[in-house]
Amino acid sequence: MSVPDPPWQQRAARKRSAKRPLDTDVIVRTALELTDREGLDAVSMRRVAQELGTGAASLYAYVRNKSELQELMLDLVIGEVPLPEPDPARWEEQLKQFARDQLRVFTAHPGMAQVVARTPAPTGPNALQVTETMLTLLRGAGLPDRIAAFAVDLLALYPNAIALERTADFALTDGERDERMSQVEDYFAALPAERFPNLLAILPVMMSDEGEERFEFGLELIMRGLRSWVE
Amino acid sequence: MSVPDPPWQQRAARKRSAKRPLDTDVIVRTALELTDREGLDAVSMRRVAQELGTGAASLYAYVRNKSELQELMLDLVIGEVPLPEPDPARWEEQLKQFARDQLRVFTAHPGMAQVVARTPAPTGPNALQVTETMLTLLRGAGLPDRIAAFAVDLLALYPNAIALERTADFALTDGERDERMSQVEDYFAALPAERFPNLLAILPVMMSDEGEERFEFGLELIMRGLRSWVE
DNA sequence: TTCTAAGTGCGAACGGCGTTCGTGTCAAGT
DNA sequence: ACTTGACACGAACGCCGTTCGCACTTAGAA
Repeated sequence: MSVPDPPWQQRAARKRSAKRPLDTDVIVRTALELTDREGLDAVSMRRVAQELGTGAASLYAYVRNKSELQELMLDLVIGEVPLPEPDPARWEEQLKQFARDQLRVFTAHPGMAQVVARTPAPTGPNALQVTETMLTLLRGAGLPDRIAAFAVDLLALYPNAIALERTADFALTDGERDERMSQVEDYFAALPAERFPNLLAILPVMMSDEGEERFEFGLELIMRGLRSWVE
Repeated sequence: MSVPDPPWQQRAARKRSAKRPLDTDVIVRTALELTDREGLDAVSMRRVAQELGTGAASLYAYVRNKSELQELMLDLVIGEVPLPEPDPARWEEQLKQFARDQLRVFTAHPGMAQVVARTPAPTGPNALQVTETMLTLLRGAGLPDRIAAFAVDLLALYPNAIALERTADFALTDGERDERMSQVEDYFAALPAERFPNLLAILPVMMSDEGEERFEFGLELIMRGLRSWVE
C-alpha cells in the first residue's frame, strides 16, 4: 500500500463511502419521499434504486418485494399520526381529533391511502398502537366490547376513504383535471330536468367546495351514532 | 358470383362472421367477465383482446385507453344495483337495502371496488340514476338539502369501502392467504399484554367472523346518525 | 364493372415494469 | 495470504399500455 490508488479508484472508493450504506430504513424513506413528490405510481423498484444511486436488484436484499415495501411505507406514515393521552371525559373530541389527524397525514402523503385499501388490516407496530389507543377511548366511553370492535374499524375506514377520494387525482396533470372538470359540468348541464329533479335541485350544494364541512359532518354522524350505544 | 368461393376463402369468411364484430359493448362485457374470473389485475388490454381472438391494438378503436375501459365496466356494474320505488314511509329500510345491494354487487365483481376508489365521483348514466334515487329517499325523509348531499356520499362510500376490504385478497392464492393468516395469529399471540391490554381483551370479538353483522352495525349507525337530522 | 377512398384490424415495436439469476467485489476471519 | 460469506448489481425474462404503419375490406363514385 505504499503507492496511492489511481484516481479512478479513489473516486470509486469515495463514492462508495460517501453514500449511506443501503438498509431497509433508507429504502423505505426514499420511497416515501418519492411518493410525496411524484405520486405512488412513480414509485417503481427501479426508480427508488435510481434515487439511491444503485440498481433495482440491490433492494431485494432488504425488502421481499414491492408490496412489502409499500406496507413498510404505510406503517411509517401511520406512525406520524399523533396519539392522544386517553382522557375518558373527552372521548368524543379525542376520537374526532384522531380521525382528523389521520386524514391530514394521509392527505400529506398522496398515494398512501391507496396502499391502505390494498392492505387488509395493517399489522405494523404503529398501526397496532393506534388501534390500542382507539380501543382505550371507546371502551373507556362505556361502549360494549362488540360495538367497540366494530367502531374501531369504522373510525379507521372513514378518514381513509375520504383521503383516498381526495388524493385520487394526484397523478393527473392540470390539463387532465381541467378537462375532467369541464366534462362533468357540461354533462350535468345537459341532464334532463324531468328525470333528475333532485340531483339538479341539489347541484349547487354538491358543487360548493366544502370538503372540510363534509368530513366533519361524517365525523359528527358517527359520533351521534356511537353515543346511542353508550352504556 | 356464379362460382363459389374457394374453400380457404369460405373458411375465412365464416370465421369472420362467426365471431361477433368488435364493438365497445362486447369489449366491456368481456373485460368484466375476465375480472370476475381472474381478478382485476389479470385484465390487461392484451388479455381482453386475446379473449376476443384479436390483438390489443384493435381495442383502441373502441376505447380510448385502459382507464376508460374500467370506467365503462364500472357503470355496467352499477347498473346491476336494483333501484327501489321510493316509498317515503320506509326510507330507512330502503336506504339500508340499497347499501346491502351495492355491497352484494361489488362483492360479486371482485376488483371493481378498486376501480371506484380510483374514479372520483362516477358520472356514468347508471351512477347518476342511483344518486337521483338516493336523493329522492333522503329528501323525502325530511332531511335538509345540505345533509342529504353529504349523506348520499357517505352512503355510497361505506359499502364501497367494505367491498374493497372484502375483495382485497381475491388475487391471492390460498397458500398466500393461509400464510398471512398464520402470520397474523402468531403476531397477535406474541403481543406484550401490558402494552396492548385492550387489543388483547377484544381479540376474540375481532377474530370472530361476523362480517355481515359488522356491515349491518355500520348501516344502523349511519341511520341513527341521519335520524338525528330529520326535520 | 372498375376504381378509389375511408375505415377497420392488427403485428411489431417502444419504453417501462417486477423479479430472478449469476457473477463480481470486498471486508472479516483464519 | 487465503478463504469465506455477505452484499451489490448488470443482464435478462416475460409481462404491461400504447402507438405506428401497413394490409385488407368495403361503400360509393365513375
